[in-house]
Amino acid sequence: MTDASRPVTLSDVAKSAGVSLATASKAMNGREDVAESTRRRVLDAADRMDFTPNPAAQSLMANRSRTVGLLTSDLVGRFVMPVLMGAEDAFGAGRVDVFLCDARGDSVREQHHLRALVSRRVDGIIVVGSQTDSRPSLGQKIPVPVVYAYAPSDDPRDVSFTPDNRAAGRTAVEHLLALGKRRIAHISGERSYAAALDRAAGVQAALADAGVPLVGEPLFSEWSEQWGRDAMALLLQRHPDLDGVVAASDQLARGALETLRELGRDVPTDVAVTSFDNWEVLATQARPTISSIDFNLQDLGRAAARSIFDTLDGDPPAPGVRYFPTRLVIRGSSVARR
Amino acid sequence: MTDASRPVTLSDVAKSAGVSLATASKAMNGREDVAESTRRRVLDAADRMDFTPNPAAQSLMANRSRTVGLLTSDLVGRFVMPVLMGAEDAFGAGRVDVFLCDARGDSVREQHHLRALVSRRVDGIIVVGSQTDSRPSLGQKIPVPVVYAYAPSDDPRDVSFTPDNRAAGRTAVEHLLALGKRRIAHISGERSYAAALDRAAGVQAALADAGVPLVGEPLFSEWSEQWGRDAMALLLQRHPDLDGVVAASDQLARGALETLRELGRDVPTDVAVTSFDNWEVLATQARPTISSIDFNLQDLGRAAARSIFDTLDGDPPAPGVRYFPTRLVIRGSSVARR
DNA sequence: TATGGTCCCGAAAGGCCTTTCGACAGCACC
DNA sequence: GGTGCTGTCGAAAGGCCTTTCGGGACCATA
Repeated sequence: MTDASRPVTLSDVAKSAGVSLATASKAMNGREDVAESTRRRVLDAADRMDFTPNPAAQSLMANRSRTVGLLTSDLVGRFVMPVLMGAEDAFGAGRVDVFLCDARGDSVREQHHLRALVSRRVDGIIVVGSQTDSRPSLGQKIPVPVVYAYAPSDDPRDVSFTPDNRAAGRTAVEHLLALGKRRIAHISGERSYAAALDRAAGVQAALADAGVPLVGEPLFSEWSEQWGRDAMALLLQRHPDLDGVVAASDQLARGALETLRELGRDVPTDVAVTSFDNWEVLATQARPTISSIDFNLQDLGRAAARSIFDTLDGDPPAPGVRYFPTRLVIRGSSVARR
Repeated sequence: MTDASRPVTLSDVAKSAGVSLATASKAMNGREDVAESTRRRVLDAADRMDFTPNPAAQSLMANRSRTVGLLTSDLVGRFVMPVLMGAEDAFGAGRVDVFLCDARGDSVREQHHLRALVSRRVDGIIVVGSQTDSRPSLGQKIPVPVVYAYAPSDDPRDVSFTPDNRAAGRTAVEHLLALGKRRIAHISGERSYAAALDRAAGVQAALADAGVPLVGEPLFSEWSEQWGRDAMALLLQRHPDLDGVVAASDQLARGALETLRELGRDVPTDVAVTSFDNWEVLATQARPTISSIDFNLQDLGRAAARSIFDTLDGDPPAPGVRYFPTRLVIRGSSVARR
């Protein structure tokens, strides 16, 4: 780490190694026409002096900033952090750095950040929504590749990565069926959310395939624990014989579990429960712990980042929405604790 | 927004406005010696062509990148997101952008990111820990200002901002006392955490000041809902007459509330509860909702960012740990619901 | 008309790196 | 000893912006 002095420049290194600026550059960048002994001398000098090339100068040359913008409206970081980690992985930490901008759900602020990122000459932009509903496209006139993660763009010309909520719904049901449950109900959140509808569709499709009817109708209302509690109470009253519940979020599941507990139903023996999100602070602290479907957001972030790279390398992915596989994490609510 | 063509350079603008490169630059930057009519012409042209200066070239000149690094180990984003927002506010969104790097609790990765940020020539670095324990300093040899947020540095020569856990503990108790509670107990997490000790110290100090004894000893164990449940059960068994509980985190409070409910104690009438973190997904979904102490992390982030600016402007803050005021958010657990 | 002063403008340098291209040394071969 | 090749190196330009500084136009004054 350099101490507070002037930052070391390549010409300092060259001088110290007794070669010309050009040779030093070639030595540093592994170009061919430099003798091995010379290269060693230069690299040693660079190392000794803690030289790192000034990225501003490099950008100026290469017309690439090795920088990516992450534009989000996810205030709590629930979705954006895993995506960020995936992106870091894809780029190889340190080779590309990520500007994180939080639009706070305000489209004016979003435009503002967008302009700033473009001015910055980022090499690409990943837009991370806070729900899986499709969101307005940023348009086609942005001079760098843009990819949408979690919330897909509403313009089919854009590239989007989003969790496969339908398949996730199937998975949840199939898991319950495999446990021998046949009286399965579905508690969901706001009907206006794509996530709610897609998960419900997956649930119903899987049940239909198995020839097992859904118990009652899917119950939509809001994404809260309170609704989870109330919905569960309602279900038990109408269908005392149910033995499985798919809750559309961990919050709903927590509420449902509370009601089940209060009404004396054992989970998972009497009623098994699965849900979505795998939000650890909720799923692993409940009684029992909650089986939940994880959206592999880190993988999703990695894929999004990679697609930006591919586009830059002239190999753009086909436009459209890519539905990303999910993964069931089994916990106490759907398997007997030992 | 420029379409995919070559990015517009200042000389393009100058040509279009019929002035020299230098004049265009001066017009853009509000320098004095350019006629008002000329300036207007240049600005119009720049606007029309969607010109934004290439930051690489600017950095090269100014030796400032208008870029800050946020180095964190907070995987879930619970703390880093508010700090990021505060920093964006302090810098004025768009004028300075933030590189977010996640070290994932790995000190090797942290060093790696640190080197990358320094190579990037960021103007400053904000280090965000995931707990309020002091953390190893990054050292004094970093060529840009460094400030520690949430987790203070263990080196008193560094500048740190951390929540005032002690004062927060006092606040929690004083609130309960103001409600008329006199039999107050304290449930905490891992004793090895500074947050646990500081909050407990504040709790005890406030009680001592009021001449009210703490009920039992503070109960330390782990930061989980399960411990919250167990600790509450233990307390009620030993001290059936208690009427107030300070839980050291929202997770603990949730557990405590569950036990209280199961044992038929009304909250807040029989027993009032307060806690720390104000993690909305926990605090606002519990039965009843939880009064909790918010750490004003956004303000804290703003202060941290500003201190970097001040340092750059030659006005560095005094080194040491700054304890940041907190704020009680009152909810159902400590006030009768209407 | 010459002189001095004001305004504005533009040529050029500087910041740091990469790349091209030409130069030069050394060697082998005829 | 000349010719041509290979292998190594360095001068210089280019990328984009800002700043310095000198010069030109214009006006007013003597």
